[in-house]
Amino acid sequence: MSRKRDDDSNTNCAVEASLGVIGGRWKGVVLYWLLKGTHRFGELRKRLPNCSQRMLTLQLRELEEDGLVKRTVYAQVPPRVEYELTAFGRSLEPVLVGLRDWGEKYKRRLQRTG
Amino acid sequence: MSRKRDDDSNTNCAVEASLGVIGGRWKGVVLYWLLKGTHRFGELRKRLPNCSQRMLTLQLRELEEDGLVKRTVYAQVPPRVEYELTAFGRSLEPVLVGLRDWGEKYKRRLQRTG
DNA sequence: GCTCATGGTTACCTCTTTGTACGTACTTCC
DNA sequence: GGAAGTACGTACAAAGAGGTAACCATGAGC
Repeated sequence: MSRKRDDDSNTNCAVEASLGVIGGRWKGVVLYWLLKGTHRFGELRKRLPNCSQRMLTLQLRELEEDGLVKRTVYAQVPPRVEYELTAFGRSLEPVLVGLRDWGEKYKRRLQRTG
Repeated sequence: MSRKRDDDSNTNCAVEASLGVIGGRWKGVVLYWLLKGTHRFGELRKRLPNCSQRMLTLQLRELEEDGLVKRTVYAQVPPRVEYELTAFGRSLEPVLVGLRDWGEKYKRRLQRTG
């Protein structure tokens, strides 16, 4: 999605506003895993093998900016950084579940129709 | 969203699969209006003043390919083309409503926090 | 004093997406 | 005969997204 993140036109339509927040290339999956609990950076990397380190960092930063994710840095060496959903982030759960369920339907449909 | 439309990695995660379908720059809004009923091409253009004609065409074509939208051409001059949701497209309604409602929440939050 | 692990950052380059601008077909209206 | 209306298509350029690879800091263990 080439959707400039501070574009006014996003916020005109509430659907677009939501998609602007969760529509990033890897955000859906990240949120999906964070719904299941707190994860360290490295753990998320293992969950998203196709996502480069740079992209994961960027997506997490944006989610943090949007108030969906809380980032906690522990003063240790080697560093330890944990990511978890905020209350606001958890309010996305029904939406994500809806997206997941519909996605399953879509995938089944793809298989039928080739 | 730079999300290649026939990328396998989309279909691994059902959430990503959904976002791959509705995540296009204007698809959310288009679907939102089509939920309210059949629209001609020109009518949709008026609903999406920030979307160029070319983009609207492209987004509608992709939605058609994905089986969400039905395109009907009437053999008239000047041409008349109508777009409406398929049954499968209408099955997205609860998801879109969820996205819209969450989007409203997000927008209110933005106003509060500046 | 060298290496490893963790969670980054940065520069550079490529590919995709989107925008702008213009062309098209056909008919009706003036 | 020239403009307007409708729903496109196409070419070119700009912007944005994403990948790769290299670098950084630091303390523990050898």
